Amino acid sequence: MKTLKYSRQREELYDLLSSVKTHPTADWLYGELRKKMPNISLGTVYRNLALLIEAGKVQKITVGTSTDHFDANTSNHYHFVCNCCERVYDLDMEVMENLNQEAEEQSGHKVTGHSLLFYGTCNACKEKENRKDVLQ
Amino acid sequence: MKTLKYSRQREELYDLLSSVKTHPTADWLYGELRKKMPNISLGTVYRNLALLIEAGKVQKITVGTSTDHFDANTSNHYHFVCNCCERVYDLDMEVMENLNQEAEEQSGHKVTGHSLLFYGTCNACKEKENRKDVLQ
DNA sequence: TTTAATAATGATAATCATTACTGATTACAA
DNA sequence: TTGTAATCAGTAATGATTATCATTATTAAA
Repeated sequence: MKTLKYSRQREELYDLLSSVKTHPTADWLYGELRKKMPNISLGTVYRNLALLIEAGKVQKITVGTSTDHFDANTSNHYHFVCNCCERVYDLDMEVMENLNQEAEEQSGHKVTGHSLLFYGTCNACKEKENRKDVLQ
Repeated sequence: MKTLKYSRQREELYDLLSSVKTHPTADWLYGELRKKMPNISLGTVYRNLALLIEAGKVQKITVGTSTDHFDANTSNHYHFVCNCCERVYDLDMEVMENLNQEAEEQSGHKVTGHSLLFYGTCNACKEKENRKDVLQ
């Protein structure tokens, strides 16, 4: 059984991820952390994200793009991903717990959870589009 | 405007993907196609999958594992992925079209669709577990 | 305090899925 | 036929993530 030791890098990483409302990629976190700790390496970011996920303090969000996103909010909630800028947003919709049971009854598989992801164009990108139209 | 020309490789790929109930990876499709066409290359599989997706005849399914899965059933439906073997199954549940509007009203973003993915342990893996217990 | 055990680090190499490139081949409209 | 553009196989490149390794830092016990 491996016990965690304190590390400044992990603490700063978790503080940063907890402080943002967005759902950053490992690379974005790396860039931010380097401002305070110029020697931190990308491997350390990935390694500590994995440890925090294992500890149940962080969740990984996969949205179909090439890079994963991370979230310090581990409570079950739904996301929206913008097809245009690939940013991930939280949605304030109630979680449908009953769906798991419904899926289990229908399929016979043991269902432990679900993830619901909406996609489309975010407000920021919609406005950018409108500005482009005007300039046309 | 680029027009598609006939290709045996693309036809066989689509026939194969249409014929299976599973949701194979590019590499699995490659392995199967090589039985008939030993010289086909993995790049050709990926290139034609992309063309078929663009043509709306195939959809890509991302389930949080390292590799993408593909599905010739492009109608909107939900999936189950096994945490154990990573296989992807179709679910026969009715699609909740109303969710898009609900998410749009709540967030203000333009919502064009959603994907709902259940996870847990599939029947095949549950049985394998049971067999292990017996042998213990 | 020292010390000993071991977790964590930065740097870098390796991996793995996917994409891009290239020169040869093929489909197909004129 | 023939011109041309799509497609191919083979291979190199890419990009995200993971593994390795020698060194450093944390922690609990002496």
